[in-house]
Amino acid sequence: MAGKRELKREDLRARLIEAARNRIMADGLPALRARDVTQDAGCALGGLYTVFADLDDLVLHVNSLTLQAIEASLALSEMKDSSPADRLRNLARKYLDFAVTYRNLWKALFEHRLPDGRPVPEWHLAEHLHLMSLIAEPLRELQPEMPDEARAIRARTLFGAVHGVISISLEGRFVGLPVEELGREVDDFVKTIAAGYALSN
Amino acid sequence: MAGKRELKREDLRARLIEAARNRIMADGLPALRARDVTQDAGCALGGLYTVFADLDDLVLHVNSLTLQAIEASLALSEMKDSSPADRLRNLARKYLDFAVTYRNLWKALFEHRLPDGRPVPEWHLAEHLHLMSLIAEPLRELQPEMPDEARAIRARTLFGAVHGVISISLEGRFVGLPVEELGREVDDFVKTIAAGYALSN
DNA sequence: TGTACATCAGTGAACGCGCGTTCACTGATGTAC
DNA sequence: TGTACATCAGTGAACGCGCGTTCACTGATGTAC
Repeated sequence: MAGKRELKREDLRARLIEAARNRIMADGLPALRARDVTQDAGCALGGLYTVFADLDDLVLHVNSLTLQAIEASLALSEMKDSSPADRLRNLARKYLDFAVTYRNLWKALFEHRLPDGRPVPEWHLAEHLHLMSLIAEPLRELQPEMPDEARAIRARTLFGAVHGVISISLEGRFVGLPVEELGREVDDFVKTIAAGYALSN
Repeated sequence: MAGKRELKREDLRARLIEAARNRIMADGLPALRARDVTQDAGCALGGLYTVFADLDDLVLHVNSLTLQAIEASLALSEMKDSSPADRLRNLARKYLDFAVTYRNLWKALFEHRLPDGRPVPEWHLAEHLHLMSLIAEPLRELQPEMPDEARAIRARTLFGAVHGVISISLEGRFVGLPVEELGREVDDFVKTIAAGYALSN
């Protein structure tokens, strides 16, 4: 009773997502193969297509988990009692920690491209936006006058900047910094920005 | 006399680079095909492999041209007489303009990955570093006390930040800003940072 | 509870194709005299 | 300047293979009585 079929289906989905996640973690998104994933998940190659539209769909679900994990990391560090500038620094630091620790999952978030005409599904865009809202919150205290829309833009700018600083170091295209130093650099950077924002209002 | 062979060879190289550049400009790096490029360049498929090691090698040379074009853009806008903060803002603005105008060439710079064990060649890394040095220069005036090495890191941080702000908007993964607004956002951003840097010394 | 039939999740061999790279060939350039 | 031979840039058909996706099949789950 109670849909044994549905339970198995759920289970298969979960196993596939988990397997894909592990593969991406270990070898990076570009090395992800349907055959490897299904083998790891203990199902046949075709099984993947009974629970996901295609491989991209599966990747989307891994990325969704990754976003949730990042949000969980950032939310944990909320520190309600600190100053907004400190909280922003903390968010950046946690984001850096996540990127360093789960580098391939983090990279997959930005490497993944859907084939040409296919837009990123609404539900996944919403997850990105939610991440932004975590940043907007300390900004509100820093610049209470600012209209919500402008703050949303500013949050995205700040996220883009911190993300850019981190990824240019972790990419390896440029000479990499030791994580320690990178941490200090990001910290200084956010401190400077936050101070500037606080002044400008 | 004077190496007709060598001249033809040079010509073929140039035609291939130009053809690849145009293809990338039109359709983006991921859509680049050896067949298309050689056809556009007016040579046989195998011809590519007589002047380049492989397709990646060709892409590297297109990217090299792109870096040079960016540097030319930035150098043009030098405005020796302005304040360092204004010059930094100007560099960022010019970088944004380039990214918007030659979006696919600009994206190719960061999308291109060499196969696993293959490092980016020295000469190409040097071009990246040179770009950084253009940013380091106004920073020197802003923080004359800072040791060169720290300034190099700071230049990279600043570049990463500006690049990140721009690419998060142009990526389309997040809701895009109109260029006008993005310009203002970048401008504010660099202004804030520059002011902060100037204070902190 | 048990039996007979229907459904459909899951299988995995086969398909298909895109596409980078190779290689035996040939015709243009270079060299020797 | 001209002829004979050597070289090698350039040709393009063929190779090879990686890999996502399909589909005819089968065995487990669900339904009816």
